[in-house]
Amino acid sequence: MTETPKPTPSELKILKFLWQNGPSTVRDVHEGIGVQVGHSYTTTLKQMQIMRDKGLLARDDSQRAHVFQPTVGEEPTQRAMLDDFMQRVYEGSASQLVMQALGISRPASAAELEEIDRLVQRLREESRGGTGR
Amino acid sequence: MTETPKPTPSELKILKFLWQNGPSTVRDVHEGIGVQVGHSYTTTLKQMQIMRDKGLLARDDSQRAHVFQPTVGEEPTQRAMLDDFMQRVYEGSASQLVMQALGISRPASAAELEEIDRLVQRLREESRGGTGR
DNA sequence: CCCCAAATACGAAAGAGTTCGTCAATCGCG
DNA sequence: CGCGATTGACGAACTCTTTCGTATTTGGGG
Repeated sequence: MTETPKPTPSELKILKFLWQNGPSTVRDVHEGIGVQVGHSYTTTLKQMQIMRDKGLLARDDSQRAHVFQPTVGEEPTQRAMLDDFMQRVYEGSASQLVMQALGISRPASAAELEEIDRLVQRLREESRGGTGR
Repeated sequence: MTETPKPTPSELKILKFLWQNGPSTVRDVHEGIGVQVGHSYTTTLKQMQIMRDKGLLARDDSQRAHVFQPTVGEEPTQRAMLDDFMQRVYEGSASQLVMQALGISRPASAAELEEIDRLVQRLREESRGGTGR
């Protein structure tokens, strides 16, 4: 009964839009992300119908233009995808993934590094004394 | 001209075997990873032929049983996959990915956390003074 | 030398994901 | 009321991935 949705790349784009903009019509989503990549309206529509079939989206059809929203939260979805990715690529080793992620590009600002630092310190505290949950 | 191979899941399994075991025959790979998932020999063979067509593997056919090896290193491949994943799921934010990875499961041992800590400290030093490479 | 087992080549089929065209329903404006 | 534009339903085509069956080649033991 594990609810672990693993959206495809284009499904993820739509989910991201809905997470950010709240319940939206197909038109909204299409204008938001479909137009600039040159998709036709029906492409976006079909995609969202499929996602509804899969249970990724819920639909309110009380209006002529149906309103869609995700049935899954952003964070659980990211976690599930990350978990799968970590398993496939890093044999499940979070630390190896983290090390490589921190070496990549230059996105981590001072504030972000500080935040990461706090988290690491907290985890080290826990690992020192605690049972590890 | 960016060489960024993005292997599929089953391609990655084969690459992992070859990275770990060095140049191998189809038989080797099949015994190593194909058998226990119930694949037939030709499945492994075909997969490796395709990977060679894609340029992921090189082949030495001086022996009757051809010997394959990866044309790509493990780390660059992981980096490329991680970069893509980070882009798709976290809008390119390494710190967000790291935060979530550290929150996942309980894989980070004290030693690993310490190693991460050292890296974070080093990055903070650099970010304090440097241009960020 | 001949045959069998091992190996490779090749085509095909099934499944998933993505994109689009056509058709039907419906709402609102003139 | 009727027509045009908007919307939704649906099927189909195309690509990519994965899996396998069959055919062909080849090397070594009897």
